[in-house]
Amino acid sequence: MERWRALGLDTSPHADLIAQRLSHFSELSGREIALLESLAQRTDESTAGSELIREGQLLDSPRLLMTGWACRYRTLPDGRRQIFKFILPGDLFGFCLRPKAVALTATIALTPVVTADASPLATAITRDAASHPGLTQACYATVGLDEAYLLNQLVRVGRQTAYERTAHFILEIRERLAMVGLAGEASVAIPLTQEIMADALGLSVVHLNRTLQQLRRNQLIEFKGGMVRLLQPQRLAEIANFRAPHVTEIARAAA
Amino acid sequence: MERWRALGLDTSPHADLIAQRLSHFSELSGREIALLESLAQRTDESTAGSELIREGQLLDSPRLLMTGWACRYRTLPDGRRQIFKFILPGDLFGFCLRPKAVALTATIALTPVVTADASPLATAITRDAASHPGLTQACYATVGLDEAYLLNQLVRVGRQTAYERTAHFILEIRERLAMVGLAGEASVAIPLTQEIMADALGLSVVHLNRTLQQLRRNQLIEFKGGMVRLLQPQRLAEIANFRAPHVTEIARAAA
DNA sequence: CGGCCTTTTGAATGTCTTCAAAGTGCGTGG
DNA sequence: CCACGCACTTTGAAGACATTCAAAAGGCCG
Repeated sequence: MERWRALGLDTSPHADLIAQRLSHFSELSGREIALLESLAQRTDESTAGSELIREGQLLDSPRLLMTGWACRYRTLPDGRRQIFKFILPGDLFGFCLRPKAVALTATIALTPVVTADASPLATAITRDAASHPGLTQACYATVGLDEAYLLNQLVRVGRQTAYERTAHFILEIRERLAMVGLAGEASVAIPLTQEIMADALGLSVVHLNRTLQQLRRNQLIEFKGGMVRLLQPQRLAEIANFRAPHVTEIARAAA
Repeated sequence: MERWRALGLDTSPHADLIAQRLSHFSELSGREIALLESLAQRTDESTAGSELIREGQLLDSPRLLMTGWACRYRTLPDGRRQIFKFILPGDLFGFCLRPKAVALTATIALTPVVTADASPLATAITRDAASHPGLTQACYATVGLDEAYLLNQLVRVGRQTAYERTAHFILEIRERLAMVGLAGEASVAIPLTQEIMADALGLSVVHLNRTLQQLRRNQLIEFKGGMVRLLQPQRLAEIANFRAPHVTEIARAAA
């Protein structure tokens, strides 16, 4: 299982990922940042494949993913699987603004993960929003952005070709990881098997494999051992009709 | 444009649709029901095709659809369109629990529609939730259910065949309309062109047409002039892997 | 070295799309 | 009242796209 380290995954927890991410949405006070960093004190480790949230479970213990990747998915009785969303380091999950909500999907770890209890954050913004204006705003923005990514996913799967989909997916992951400093302008580490990616993109493994090869042949990406290098990010974005979700707009509107 | 009446659409606004719908999620007091019914006093009419919400617009005026159908969608630069969600009579739209949220998609009327201002409802549950416990709970449940439908949509489009998708779609619409008394056990009025349905299901019009014919040939549905009759609902549900979203579970958990 | 998981390849098949055109139903204008 | 126009549905045929099955190749660990 040492695969994961080789894939460019830094397995040491960084307490500041979420602060870094939320800072994109709103100005955070020192006390707010301290609160976020204090979450790192109560962490848990889970192995790859372990179930983090069961479908139907009461969402009463929000968590923060510190390290590794997880996903939300559903399977059909015959085994076909659709992955809805990848959960990346610095992401909240099982985090719902509505009280007493129920998990609509299962969540599993795709790599070994370290998660932290995020209830202090949830408490801060639900019980005492007034004294945590930045956190409150940023959490709202995060939830909105999650929705936006889900809609992107639907457009990809519903209306784009395998070639476009794959390009779009890579760009989106790069963008999301870049927000927490885990991806550069033109490279990302994606620690997923092609089977998992295929389940997210609504493709068969074989076809995804051929699509990736096509992207390589066309000098758009390099893909070796989980590291993706974007050779022509601009061109890739055109092919995929990739438009960065208007984070700034969301943030500005919330301001 | 008299198409719409012929399609089984009752164009007379029913003030009680939303009360009927929300009652499925939570017990509503007389005062709460009165509030819902009072929304019908401030209505607007829009023609088919008119834009109800612009993408990027600030979501500061939630509305209730009283009559007709609308949808949320996005188009790619080359014209391909993905419909995310159909908005049915008794549905809220532009309704977001987060303050100062921005519309992530456009919303247009697919038929002539009558909409009502739902801000009194929004105000009631945000400013004075304590004295409207039933409404508050029911609105939360509604938002959760919307999420569930979006996930269903993703599974359909990502992992089901055209045949399964179409069956699943019909069942879901029937179920949703049945909640407001606009569909029977085995029949629904669906006032959509095949092009619109195709855009929701991620199919070409031609293929959707053939898929519908296949469902007819197999004695699963009748489909004439917008009226769908389910000849073997049980069989259809098996084919589609249709499972009613656990509304009761959501409601019970929220209780 | 051997086993297991993942990636890659080939070939056949099936699903779905595209293009083009014909058919149908309905409202409008002659 | 009929004819026409328009939007929607249906049909056919060809081809592109994607899946399936089977097997080989590669990489990593024990």
